[in-house]
Amino acid sequence: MTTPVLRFDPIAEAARQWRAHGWQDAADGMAAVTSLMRAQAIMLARADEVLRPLGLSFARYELLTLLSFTRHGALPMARAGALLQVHPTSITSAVRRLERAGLVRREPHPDDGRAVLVHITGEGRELAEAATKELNAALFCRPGLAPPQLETLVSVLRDLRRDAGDFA
Amino acid sequence: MTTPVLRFDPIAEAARQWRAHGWQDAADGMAAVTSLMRAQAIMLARADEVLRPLGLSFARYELLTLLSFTRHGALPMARAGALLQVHPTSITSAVRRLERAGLVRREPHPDDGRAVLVHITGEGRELAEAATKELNAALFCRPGLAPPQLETLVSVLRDLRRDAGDFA
DNA sequence: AGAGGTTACGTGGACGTCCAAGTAAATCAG
DNA sequence: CTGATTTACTTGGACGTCCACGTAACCTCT
Repeated sequence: MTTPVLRFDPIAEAARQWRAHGWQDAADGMAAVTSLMRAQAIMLARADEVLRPLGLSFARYELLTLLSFTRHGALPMARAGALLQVHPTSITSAVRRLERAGLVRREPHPDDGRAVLVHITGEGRELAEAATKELNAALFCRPGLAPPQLETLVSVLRDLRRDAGDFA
Repeated sequence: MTTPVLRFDPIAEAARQWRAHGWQDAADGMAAVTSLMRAQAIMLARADEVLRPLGLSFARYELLTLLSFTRHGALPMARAGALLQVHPTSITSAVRRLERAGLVRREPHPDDGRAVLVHITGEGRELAEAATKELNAALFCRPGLAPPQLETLVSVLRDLRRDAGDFA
């Protein structure tokens, strides 16, 4: 099941093909986009591997942790979607699973009949804390890059996200 | 449907929370992993937007283009999975949809009764070429980063992929 | 106060990804 | 040569993501 190790960088090979076809001005962009896809898959797999024994996925972990950081441990679903930058239906899906596991509760919004407040439970708080501890130790403290490269990566991706309109 | 623009960087805010909780040594790694997730989502959405009118997704585009670069326009499914660094069942899924669209054909491997050769059709070649032209113009030639930053990104992610064991 | 537009959610569906399990063919060991 | 192991693929299922559509509540403007 595990993909065997290649003897060459497949993305560098793709960039070579791009240049050989006369697409020099697109080769670096193609390599950047493809590299982002693969790097994300690597990190997501590592995070999910850490979280699986806890019964969490990275997506649900993010939502749970976001809730734990709020003043009252609750957010309207639309607000959670905006902060996590995902489609509202992804929040619906995550909340349904978190609720089934007893980690969050849905409550009507006191001031807005349309909105639903997602409220983290005590059990949810405990699990979020444990999950963060494990993720910090296994992934975030050793992401496979030296500190200067790490800062460069975060900085470049911040520019990219800003340019894409994620934030002002 | 479109997520509203935030007035602040949600990932920088998350990093601030990390530091406030005493997880300084994990804050940058958290920011890097989360940034990768979001940057990939941005690029995937852009690519899929370009490809949707052509009836393709980025995953199927990648497979189709890979086939078009091979000597005989064909690859065993396992080889395609190794080169694209995805699970074999993802290839099965992509091939099924590409085959239904008449863009590839399955053929028995002449030397190995277990293997299936995926062969790109003439129609598949034409669509791959058209799709590359559009992706180059709309995305790969203007990925939203200046050239030096682009090269830096590709370089850092190459280190990350190598460290993760993607290639020797 | 009422009509029209906007916002917040839910449902159903498509897609890509992975895992688990099963089948068939190739390869290896004795 | 035979049995065990490995490899290649398929199927079924879970999950996260998005889109299209529908419903209900809020808001604005007249």
